Amino acid sequence: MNRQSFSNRHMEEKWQSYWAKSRIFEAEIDASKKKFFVNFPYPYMNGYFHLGHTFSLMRVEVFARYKRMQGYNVLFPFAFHCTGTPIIAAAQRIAENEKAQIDILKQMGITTEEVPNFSDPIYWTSFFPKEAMQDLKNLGASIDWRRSFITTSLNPPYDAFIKWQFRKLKEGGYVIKGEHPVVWCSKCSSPVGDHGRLEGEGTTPEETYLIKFDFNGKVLPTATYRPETSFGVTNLWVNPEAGYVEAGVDNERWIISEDMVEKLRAQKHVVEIFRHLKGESMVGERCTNKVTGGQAPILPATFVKSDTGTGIVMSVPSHAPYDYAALKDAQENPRKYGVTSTLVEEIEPISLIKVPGYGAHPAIEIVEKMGIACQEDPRLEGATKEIYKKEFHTGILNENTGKYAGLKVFEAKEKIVSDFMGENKAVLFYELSEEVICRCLTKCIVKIVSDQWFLKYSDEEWKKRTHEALDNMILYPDKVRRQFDYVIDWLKDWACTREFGLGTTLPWDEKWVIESLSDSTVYMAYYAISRYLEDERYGIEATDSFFDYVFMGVGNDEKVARDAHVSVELLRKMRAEFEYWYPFDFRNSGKDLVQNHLAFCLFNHVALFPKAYWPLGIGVNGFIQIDGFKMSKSKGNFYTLRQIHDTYGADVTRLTLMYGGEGLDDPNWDTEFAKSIGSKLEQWRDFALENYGKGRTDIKYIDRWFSSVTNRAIKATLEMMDSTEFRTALQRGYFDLQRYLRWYLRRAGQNRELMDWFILTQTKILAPFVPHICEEIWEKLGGEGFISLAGYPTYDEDKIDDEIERGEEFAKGIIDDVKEILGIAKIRDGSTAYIYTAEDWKWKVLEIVGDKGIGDAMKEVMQEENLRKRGKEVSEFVKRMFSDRISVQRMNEGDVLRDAKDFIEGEVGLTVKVDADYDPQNKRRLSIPGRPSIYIA
RNA sequence: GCGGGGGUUGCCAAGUGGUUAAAGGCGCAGGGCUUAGGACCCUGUCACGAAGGUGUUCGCGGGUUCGACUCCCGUCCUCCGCACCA
Repeated sequence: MNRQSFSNRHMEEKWQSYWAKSRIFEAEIDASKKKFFVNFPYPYMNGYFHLGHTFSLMRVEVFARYKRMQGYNVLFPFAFHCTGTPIIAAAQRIAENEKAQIDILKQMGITTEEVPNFSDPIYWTSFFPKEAMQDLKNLGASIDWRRSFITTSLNPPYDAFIKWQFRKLKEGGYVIKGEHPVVWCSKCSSPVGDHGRLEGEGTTPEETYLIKFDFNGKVLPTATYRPETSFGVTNLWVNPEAGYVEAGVDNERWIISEDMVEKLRAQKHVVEIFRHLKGESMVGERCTNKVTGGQAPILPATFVKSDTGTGIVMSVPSHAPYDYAALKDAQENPRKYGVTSTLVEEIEPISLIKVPGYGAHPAIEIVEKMGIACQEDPRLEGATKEIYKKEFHTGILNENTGKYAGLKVFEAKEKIVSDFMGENKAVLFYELSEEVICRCLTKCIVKIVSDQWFLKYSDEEWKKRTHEALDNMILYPDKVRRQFDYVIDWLKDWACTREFGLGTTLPWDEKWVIESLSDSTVYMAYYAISRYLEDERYGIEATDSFFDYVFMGVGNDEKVARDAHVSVELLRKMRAEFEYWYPFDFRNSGKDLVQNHLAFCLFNHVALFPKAYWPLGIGVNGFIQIDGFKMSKSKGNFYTLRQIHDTYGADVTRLTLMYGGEGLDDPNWDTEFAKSIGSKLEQWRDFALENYGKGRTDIKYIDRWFSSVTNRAIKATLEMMDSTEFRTALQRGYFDLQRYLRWYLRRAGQNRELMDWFILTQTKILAPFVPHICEEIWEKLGGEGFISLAGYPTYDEDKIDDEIERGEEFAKGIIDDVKEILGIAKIRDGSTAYIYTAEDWKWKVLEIVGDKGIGDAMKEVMQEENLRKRGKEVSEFVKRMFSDRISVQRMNEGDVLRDAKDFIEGEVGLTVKVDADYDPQNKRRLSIPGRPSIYIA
């Protein structure tokens, strides 16, 4: 039922094909016009274009159409992102016949027969771009499709461009080599981000320390987040059931859990296994705490997990609830835990941190207080967190910590760590605080990726210049500026290469693939020339010197042209195109991209281009909601552009989105609005066609009013369009205008010239939002060419007339008042409304009072001879002025009412008499400026 | 926890010291037009009402002010981000 009618669809397709045929969105250099270059972050091609994309895109689209109508030469290109792992991983899952992945495709409308095609990642990169392009064409987007492309090595010219970009970055010192810890799946041999996880979202590698205990010349390493507590170790824990190994680690001999071997190797340790042993074989032995020199027995504990840390845990019962609970278990029931009672009896908790609100042994206190009975109690987790937090933030180290005594824990930690590491008592080790499971079901570990390449976003000088770029930009809305500034400061080095995935290989180290957020930072420049590079007929060989010439203006054009197999003319033309279009004027995305893509975009422009080519404007918006709820696949309210378009058609989809919201708030797709707005547009079309060229020629009062409010609305609309506040623009330029029109018609206004102007104005204002139906109107009205290229409305300040608008408001208020009186007083048989406007002297008082205080005002008023005569009446009026805060601008109320008399009479169904002498209830007395008194009889 | 947005009358939302019971849209109700209407037009939509009035509202609690949705303090809730990922 809500499905758009066939004729509408037909109409929209008609205009889309006219636009395509006339190539009006294919932007070419035109020196006579100012350019305006808008763009949109290319979407990732693992699915259809969805409604969230569409909202962000529509902001670009509406802005593009608006600027085009204002006479700018607008470039709006579009491309498709294929870099990274999701496509390749999904294709692999299809190849493996994974049901979940097949279902995802089927839900998108892919048929069973087509599914096998998707086992090839390359198929994705041709299928989805094609689909997205069609969807956007169906939406009526004013895109120059000649410039489209896909990313990755599948597209050699783009591949060459990215290689060029990275060589430039390297030359500039922006790419550095280093290492860093990542969450790693050894089966996939790749880092596993949140998207690729079944479990453990948000978990990142955390720094822990392996504290080394001496065990007869061998090392027993224990992992801890709290190296400072090694001063309070009473014993070690091992899991008697677990498997351990004795192994050569770097140049020492360690005993560690079997699981630890792989983890150590992943963190750049050399590990050679000598023998395997059970945990129980160590139980009862003693080792030496290298920090304190004290002895620590090795005790068994079931809470020790062999796949966490080293499988050996140092016990600090005074400050670690787990340790105390386990110690208590062992002491109370030594046989059960396989230890001799003499071994455990002698163990005394050692306090080393003073914490406000606790005694010497916080862990003991909390365990007892919570009534935790044994080491298997799940509440130990919470108790541990609580104690850790308290001790870290408020704890002070005891005298038994030697030179660290008296320091706060958080102050001492760094010192302790560096001292211990320097004295070979501890080693840094990354661990995951929670289990992370890769989508392939493998448990992830931390790997230190070495040989890794980074974009050096930590560079202070680079940050400074990026701030400078930001300072010179227009942000839509400006509110995001703080967030941008924050992000620029916060960004650290970004690992810009991957071992796996689609993309461009790092030119000087081909085993690496450039990571997907790093190959998408300055490609907007590539749009300037993509149509030549992407077209094989030109046969251009995209060398570095070619890009240097086009983007940097360096090199000898004849030599460059020869090397690139291109004519000098075309080469110069490409350079000219870049110089003409760049920098871009507006790029828009969702607010989630501020902290990565958009910030990277700024950084990289700053690194590669002179100031003149730094971005001019960036827009950011919230996330689409569907009838007030977040759009998500799991909620079942996830919509692709295609689904929405099929239901509502292009114009309704566009208008509903743009009326859904603006600024940083989440815009809302209002289904009820979408259902109702189509017929309103058709109504406008019918009205326009029916009324254009009709009407009287004389100018009446109400015509001047109509002209005034319309000009005022145009002015407001222009401001809103300029700041991309499209929702408010529609409010002013469409809904307000329609209200004015209704009132005008009700007031029997129908001046031909004015009405024609209004019809064109309204249609043009709507055109960026609903271009199809506006083209239709434009054509039928005999407009020249396309409305898409027609001039945007302008306003005439001289036509804006405050007084006339106030007068109309005044008259309208009178109608409302009369109606209200009729209703409340239940007057059925009234025939005449007597309206008494305020007498002159009241206006005079108003004038004299101005903005004076009540005392001065009274004094001054009474100095007037005429007023003093009225004494009491005047003083009462003055008092009332203050109590009711009366302030009205002068207006000839009588004239206004007399002019609108017929209308008012029609509206209220009474004869109207203005300022008649007849005043049986002495109502005139009550009139005040702006508020005539009324008597109905 | 840190940084940044928000919390307004059924819903979406405008409003940053007084002309605000608070724009507009949607929804809802009544009336008109009409064979009919989910199309269109008008009216109403916090409560009450005695001639155009009065009362109570803008997450919650305080404060400043003649006066606060609007300024200050506190508090609760919510959205986005906190990375190696699109």
